[in-house]
Amino acid sequence: MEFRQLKTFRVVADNLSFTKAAEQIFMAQSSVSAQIKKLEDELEIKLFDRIGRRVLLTAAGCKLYEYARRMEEMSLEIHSEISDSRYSRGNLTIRVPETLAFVYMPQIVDRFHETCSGSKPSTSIIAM
Amino acid sequence: MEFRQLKTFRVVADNLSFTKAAEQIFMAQSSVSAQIKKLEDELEIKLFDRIGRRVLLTAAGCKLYEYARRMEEMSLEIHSEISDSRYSRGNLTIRVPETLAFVYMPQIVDRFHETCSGSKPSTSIIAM
DNA sequence: TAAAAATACTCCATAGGTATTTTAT
DNA sequence: ATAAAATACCTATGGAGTATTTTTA
Repeated sequence: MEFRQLKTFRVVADNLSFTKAAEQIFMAQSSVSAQIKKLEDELEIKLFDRIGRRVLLTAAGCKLYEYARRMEEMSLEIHSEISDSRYSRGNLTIRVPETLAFVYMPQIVDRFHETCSGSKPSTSIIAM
Repeated sequence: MEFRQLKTFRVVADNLSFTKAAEQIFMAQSSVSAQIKKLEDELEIKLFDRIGRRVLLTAAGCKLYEYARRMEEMSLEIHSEISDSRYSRGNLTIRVPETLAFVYMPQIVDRFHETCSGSKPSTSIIAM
């Protein structure tokens, strides 16, 4: 199961149409069919009922739809959070006497990194 | 960004080692490097500091780690929820006089499907 | 007969592997 | 000298497209 497939699935579900979904995400209709098929094969359950030319979500499909939405949201969240300026790199210049640096810097770097779970490293204050 | 990459990332983060991660998930070390590189390229930010032969999470990496965990959990949840017996298909046999079926069945099927947002379709009661 | 999904097939992008190089201990 | 990550290069899988068939409304 990959993001790509979940997105395709979500679009098909929104349109209740493989063809329209294909147009929206600029793919061939057959490729959309293939992706949905792969998902269904992996989850071992039908996601859509193809009744004649009508497409309807199955119960499993409905459930998956909720997850697909949440996943997409998280994906966006990641992209915006991560590229947030807080995490965008800058430069940190440290000047220390060479002998001290040799002995203490490795530990200092370690401590600095340890702080990274839960707080902004760029504002951490480290005391030895 | 794909699930596969996030998982690889998570394992590297858990081990703070590309080599160990590669062993754990049965991949070549170079492939692990490549996946991480792709992630870093896409997010346009370094996820690990490679200081000598030490690997440490950057601030961005720490943030992503949380998301990666949640994503994996959701992925598992999907697999178990979806393959849950409630959604596993069974057989439903309906016998109706042919004339009635022709006229009403399509609508009945529609109503049945409409119920799928929020409740168990298999226990829905549909009255016309 | 028209419109939509499935299928058969082809092709190419890329994920992953092997081998090697680089780098730091 | 060793251990780990990066890099170069190659191969093969599978994802996406085109064309066609099937189906039903």
